[in-house]
Amino acid sequence: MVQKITAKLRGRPRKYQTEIALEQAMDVFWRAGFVGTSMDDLSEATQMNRPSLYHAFGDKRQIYLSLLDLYIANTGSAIAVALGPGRSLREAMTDFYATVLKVYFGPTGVARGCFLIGTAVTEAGADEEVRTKLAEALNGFHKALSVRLRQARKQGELAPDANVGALADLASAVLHSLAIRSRAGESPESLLKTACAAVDLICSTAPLVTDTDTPSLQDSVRAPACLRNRTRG
Amino acid sequence: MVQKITAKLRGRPRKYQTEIALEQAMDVFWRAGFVGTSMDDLSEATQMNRPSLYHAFGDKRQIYLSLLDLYIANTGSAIAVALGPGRSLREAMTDFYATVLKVYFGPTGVARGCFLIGTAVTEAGADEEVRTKLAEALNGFHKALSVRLRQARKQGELAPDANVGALADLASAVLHSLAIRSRAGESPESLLKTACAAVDLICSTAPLVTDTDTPSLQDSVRAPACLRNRTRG
DNA sequence: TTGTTTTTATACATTACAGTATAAAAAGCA
DNA sequence: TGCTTTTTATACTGTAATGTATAAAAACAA
Repeated sequence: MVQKITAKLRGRPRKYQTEIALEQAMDVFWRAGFVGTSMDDLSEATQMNRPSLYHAFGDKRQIYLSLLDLYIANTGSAIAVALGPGRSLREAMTDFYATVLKVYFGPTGVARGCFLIGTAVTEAGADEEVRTKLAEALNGFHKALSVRLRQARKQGELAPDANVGALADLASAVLHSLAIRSRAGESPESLLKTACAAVDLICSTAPLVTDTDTPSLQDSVRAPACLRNRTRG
Repeated sequence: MVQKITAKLRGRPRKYQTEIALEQAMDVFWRAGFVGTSMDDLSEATQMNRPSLYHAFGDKRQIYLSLLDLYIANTGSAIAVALGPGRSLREAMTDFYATVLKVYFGPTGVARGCFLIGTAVTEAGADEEVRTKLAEALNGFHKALSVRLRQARKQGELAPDANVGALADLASAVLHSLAIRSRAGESPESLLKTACAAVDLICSTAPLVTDTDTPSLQDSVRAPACLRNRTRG
């Protein structure tokens, strides 16, 4: 599929590298959104002139849709790794949120949020294809969480009667919240705190008490400890 | 503050009504976002010509910022009513989510999401004032939830050691999730289901077991019943 | 009636943007 | 050295958008 780098091509050599150019284009869209980005902006960011851009990647909408696909695929892969086998549910979920937070704050630490939620949610109001892509992507992430949670239940990390659907809804909601709040300028520390609390809650749907504490009757049929303050009487 | 309607003003009478025009302008921004809306679009929607628009409300950004304020104020009021006194925490929280869902699907039932999250989240990447407004509004909603939850704890609807901060984070996260998912095209029924599960979870942080069930030891220090399936063994 | 005030309506100038045509450059190939 | 291929670079056209200038209209007041 991928063009062989060593293969000498006929015409004038390209000045740009496809992957780098796409990354630079994504940065622009990420910051300003789809409508807020002009072909001139993309041209400046990629150091490609407009005709080259059109020739290489198509018009603005085509470029944006390609980048959406790319982002969804990359994020999906990263999520799959985080939720992958060989670790406990708690480790997996913690890594899951840490991974997306790393994306939301980028390599330079600038709060930019989620590319999908930060740009496609607005565009979804006017562009049906974007709305469909957005819905499918959100559904995909939700599904990944759902699968992992169901697996955890099957493997005994969650109670046999754990409501995987509700847990996945919750995990997704926290994801969405992190995307929005990071773009609104909140600190990564504050967001990590929310994420950790969510992980605690989800993992508190445990099958059995494993520690030496003998829980009092008062604790029964109550919310998990993570939703309570640490300072006990 | 409000101009007296009966007071006869000097010049040529206006063809538009301020409130209606602003509402029509908001509809356009709501659908297409800030950058995706032109003054001509606003002109067409409000039936005002461009010079009248500039004269009455200022330029596009001023109009948008005014509408953001208006939306935040209106939503804040509606939320305050839902979370107001004279009802249980469960009723309040249920009404809270029902109220925002009513806004997200509008009077016509068209999925449009949250005006703030649907338009300002994207704009926040390029406009610092929008980002600040967004952050303040999100914080305001979070605060309203936080206050209500703290009050519930004080009045014995929640356990004395309930972690109000974590509960409010969770409630906010679900709010954000509803905003995004509704704009992505999900059905109100599906979203209401998520909201109800969240209400169940939050209200499960109850102070004591009140029903006649004697919870088994196995249920202790576990997640609340709402995160479990109804079909028990 | 005549003037004042405020809004509406039309028209204009300027800029920004999209998309493409055309020429030049840089490589391989015969 | 030409010829072909592919990309770069410049220039051009048409459209859309912004913001404002100017004139006309519709009310009240003296």
